Amino acid sequence: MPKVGMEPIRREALIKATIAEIGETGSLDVTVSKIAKRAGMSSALAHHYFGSKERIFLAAMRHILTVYGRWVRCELGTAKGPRARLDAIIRASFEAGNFEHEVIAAWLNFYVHAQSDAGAARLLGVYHARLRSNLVHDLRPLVGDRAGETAETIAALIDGLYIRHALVAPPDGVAAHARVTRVLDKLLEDT
Amino acid sequence: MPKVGMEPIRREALIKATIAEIGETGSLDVTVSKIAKRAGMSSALAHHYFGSKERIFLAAMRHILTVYGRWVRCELGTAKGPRARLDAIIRASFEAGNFEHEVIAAWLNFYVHAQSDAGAARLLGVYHARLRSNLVHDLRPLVGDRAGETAETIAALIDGLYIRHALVAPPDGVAAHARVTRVLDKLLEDT
Amino acid sequence: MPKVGMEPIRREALIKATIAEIGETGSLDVTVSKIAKRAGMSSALAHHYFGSKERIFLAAMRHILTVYGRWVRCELGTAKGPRARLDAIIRASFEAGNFEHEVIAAWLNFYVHAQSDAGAARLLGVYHARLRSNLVHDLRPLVGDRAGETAETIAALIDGLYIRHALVAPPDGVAAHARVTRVLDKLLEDT
Amino acid sequence: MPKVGMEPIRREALIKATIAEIGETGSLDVTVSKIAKRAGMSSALAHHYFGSKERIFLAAMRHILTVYGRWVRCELGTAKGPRARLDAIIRASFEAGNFEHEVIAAWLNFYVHAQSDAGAARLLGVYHARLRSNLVHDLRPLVGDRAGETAETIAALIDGLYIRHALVAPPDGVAAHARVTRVLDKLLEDT
DNA sequence: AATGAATGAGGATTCATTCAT
DNA sequence: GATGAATGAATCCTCATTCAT
Repeated sequence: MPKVGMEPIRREALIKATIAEIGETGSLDVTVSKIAKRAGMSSALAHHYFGSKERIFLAAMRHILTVYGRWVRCELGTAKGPRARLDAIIRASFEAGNFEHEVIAAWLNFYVHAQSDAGAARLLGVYHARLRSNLVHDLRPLVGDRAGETAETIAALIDGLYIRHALVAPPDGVAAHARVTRVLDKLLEDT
Repeated sequence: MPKVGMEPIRREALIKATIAEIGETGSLDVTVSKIAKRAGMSSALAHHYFGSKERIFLAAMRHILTVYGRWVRCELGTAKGPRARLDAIIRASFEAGNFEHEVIAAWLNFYVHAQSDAGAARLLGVYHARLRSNLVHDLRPLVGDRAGETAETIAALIDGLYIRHALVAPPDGVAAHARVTRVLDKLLEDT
Repeated sequence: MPKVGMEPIRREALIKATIAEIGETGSLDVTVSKIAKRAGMSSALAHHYFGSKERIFLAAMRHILTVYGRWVRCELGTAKGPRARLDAIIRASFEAGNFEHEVIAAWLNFYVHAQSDAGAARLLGVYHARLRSNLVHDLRPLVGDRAGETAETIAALIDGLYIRHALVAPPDGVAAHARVTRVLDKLLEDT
Repeated sequence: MPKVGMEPIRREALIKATIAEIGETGSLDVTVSKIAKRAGMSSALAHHYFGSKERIFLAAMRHILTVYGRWVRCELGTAKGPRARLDAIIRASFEAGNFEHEVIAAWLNFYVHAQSDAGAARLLGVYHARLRSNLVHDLRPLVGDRAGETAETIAALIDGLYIRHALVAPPDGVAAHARVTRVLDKLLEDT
């Protein structure tokens, strides 16, 4: 029973299914058929809406970034003052949802994809730039000129801890957050 | 004219070809045929020596870790005292060879692979444990009990910087090294 | 707002779009969707009007024959006497419109189609019979009993020249016409 | 039981199967799978040897031209003098094998293919040029300067009659040959 | 009248893997 | 030791066609 206005519903279902499927297999070796089946439709329809497997992946990545961005804004909403805001940004990065198996898988594959796919590379660049600019914005009042440099250090530390917790250590957002905070405090001391 | 004692030569050629091929395509979507052709032999022979594609990949990863380990030992060889040794470990991580396109690709794909392949996961665990234990060994004399905690921070920072330099920022081993050193110095101050 | 009396308009649009599309791709590998899009409607509507892809093709071929027939009648309209009428028939075959890229493509595909599609075969038979009977009608007064035989020769020459000019030589209706005329004159000499 | 030196055998089998398959369906809508099955192998092997469907088709066309060329040379072998040689060339064009259903189908599809495929167009050009040059060679002694023009007429007549006999009239190589001869004689009379 | 939604049935192509030689 | 031969099982993608609205 075909309905009207299905497009957004189908697209969303496909994006969710893509992330779930990547999470389950742990790789990008995911077939459009499986994604479509999980989303409750034929693979032909998936192609109809997205045009290609590539585009389905890109949409899924964009979705993950959107969710992440939403979390950052959410955490920032209640934070008062630069130090609290920095804390909020860090907290958003280690929010429990980020350690869902499927989200981890999507991020890692995102990294790999960025090597060969221009669209993915661009998206990843957007994420990096955004994190950096968020950090710089609140570091400036605290460390002045050293804001850029400090932001890069913190950003790298966040990424590194994320990967370690995601892949090897047990995921522990609180511990990760504490560790970044500690370094941040040290770096702020100087001034 | 089949030769005797070709096995190690063939295996090495295949491993090198695998890494080169992964580097070129930027993903694990690499065919055994292409690897074999690059290594100057038939794909059947590649299977003969390694048994399966999985195993070829694993061997390639092991090779990368071996090379990395060799570098660490090399840098450590001339270092005197804990602080100098820590420096050596850090320097080894950002050694120019690690930023070769193909090595980056291999590492990232290594991460992805670790999610679904037990062998790869184990190998990655070995790398992490070794880096940690190396760091701890030389941090203990400097920070005592806080050695473990500090090692994890430094290790994460190394990984995070590596990924950022590998993927987004221009690869700059010297800058990365300086950044880690700076944080390390801060963390050592306390004592 | 669906309109009434759209049927003939839609059908004509589809037929024109079909010919254009065949001309553009140079083959019968033309999708109903593309045809429909070119004709400004959905593929579902195309099916509604024609029932199947086959039938759309047949209609397009019929259209081409109709146009050709119209040209023949048009040229014949002003011709006086058998010799002039023969000339008119020949001229109609090499009329510029016949060398439009899309018409050439349609004709050739028509030939191919006739091998496997009964409807197309019948249509092609009609064309051949009509051309022959037109020629015979005006040859009879000139060559009597040899009219049939002569007609076949002229008809074949027309087809052969058409294909050659359409495919390999540059399309040159005037030259083709002259060549046929020349042969015709020779064949008429005898009497 | 795989053997060595299968390549030429497989290629030939595939070419024959392609022609047969085109003949059976009467169109180029022939699947590689069907061709391969008819040739007694998997479709994967067909791709292994030819690389693509396109290339299989081209090889089949080339084969048809080769066979045709062989016939021409064969007929020319016993012909003495220009007139007899012209006769031989004409006879080769209407040789019974050319009216095999599958050969007809291949030729017609060849024509269609030439519109969109550069390789096919080139091959067709070769055929046309060869026929023309063969004719010119033997017409020169008979009609001098008019050799080119006469050759084109005869060539077109051959093609036209071939198509008509192949598609509509019953295939009758003898009648076709007689008809061309007749026109040829007429055209030679002048001199 | 008109269409977006939906799909089943392929179709070309790729590839890891096996096997006889 | 080494390889060409061979394939089954996918995989992405396309398309004619149907249907509810």
